Amino acid sequence: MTPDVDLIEEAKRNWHARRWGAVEAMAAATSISRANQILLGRINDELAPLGLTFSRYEALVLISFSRSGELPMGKIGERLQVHPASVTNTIDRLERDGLVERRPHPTDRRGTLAAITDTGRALVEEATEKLERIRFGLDDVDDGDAVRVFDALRPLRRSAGDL
Amino acid sequence: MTPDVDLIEEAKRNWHARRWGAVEAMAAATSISRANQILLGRINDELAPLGLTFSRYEALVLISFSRSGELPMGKIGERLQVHPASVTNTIDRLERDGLVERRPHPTDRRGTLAAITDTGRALVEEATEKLERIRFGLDDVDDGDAVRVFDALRPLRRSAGDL
DNA sequence: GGCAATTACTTGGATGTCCAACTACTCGCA
DNA sequence: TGCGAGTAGTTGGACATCCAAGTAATTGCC
Repeated sequence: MTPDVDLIEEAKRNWHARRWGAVEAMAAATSISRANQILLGRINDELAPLGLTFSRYEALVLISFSRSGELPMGKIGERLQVHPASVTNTIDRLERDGLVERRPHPTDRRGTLAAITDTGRALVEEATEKLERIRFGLDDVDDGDAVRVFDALRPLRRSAGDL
Repeated sequence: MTPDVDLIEEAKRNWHARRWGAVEAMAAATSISRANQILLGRINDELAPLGLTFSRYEALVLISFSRSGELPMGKIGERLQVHPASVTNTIDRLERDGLVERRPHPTDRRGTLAAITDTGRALVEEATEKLERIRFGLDDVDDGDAVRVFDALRPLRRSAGDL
């Protein structure tokens, strides 16, 4: 199951052999992609018994953070940095499972609010406890290393205008 | 377009307000997810004009690295660390575009080889040049920072058995 | 030698993401 | 005041990923 060698180190070797450039960037990008894959897998495995996925969990948390427990669809997409169509999809599923409810926007008839239900609130709490227990997939990574990851990724996020 | 505040810093504040735990892990995980989103977006934008996606590019590169220019489907999934069904899907599309060709495995009649075509080889070269130019999405990130990212993610990859 | 267990790949279904196009509604300005 | 531009969401299509189940062929072990 676990490969004998580090696949990224191997990729670097092949890269050099071809005399291709930007090796460090390639390795970092591959590393990020792999890290994401690892975390997403662990998180979704943890949430699956609750009938949740990470995307849906994120949306639910976001809505639960709002004062009134409801947010316009557009705001959700903005904060989660996903396409409006993805928000529609996510809210569809949350609504199907009774975790949120669509309501007409009180002043803008184009708008729609997604409001978290009591079931939704309870589930967010439960899901959050589970994710805290596995440290969001960083089980075996201590806080020091987590902070190093966060800091190391700052330049990239800055280049994308995130800060 | 660009948010006024760092969304992850904001998430940390909300997290604290709720007295939820594993904040550093949450921030690191969110950071990785966002980094992946940024890179994937940039890379796919760059590859789109060539009719390629990053997944397909990765598969194509992998096959091009092999001695004979062909690899069993299973090996591809193993190296790219994706599900066999994903390999079938990826190779389907590469084959549709004439970049690879399926061939029966010479000794194992269950097996299938994906062989890169001349068109495929030419396209890999072109795609690689484009990705080198944008440093795999790490345009504004220098090699030092790239190495820091790579190193910072090592503990996580190690915990997943990658090294 | 032959049957059970395993392996290789494909297929169908569920999720998630994006883009492009469409509907409905709001806004701004002549 | 009324039309054109811009905004909010949804829908349909393309991709990618996984799981579960099914087919076919190989292996292992009695």
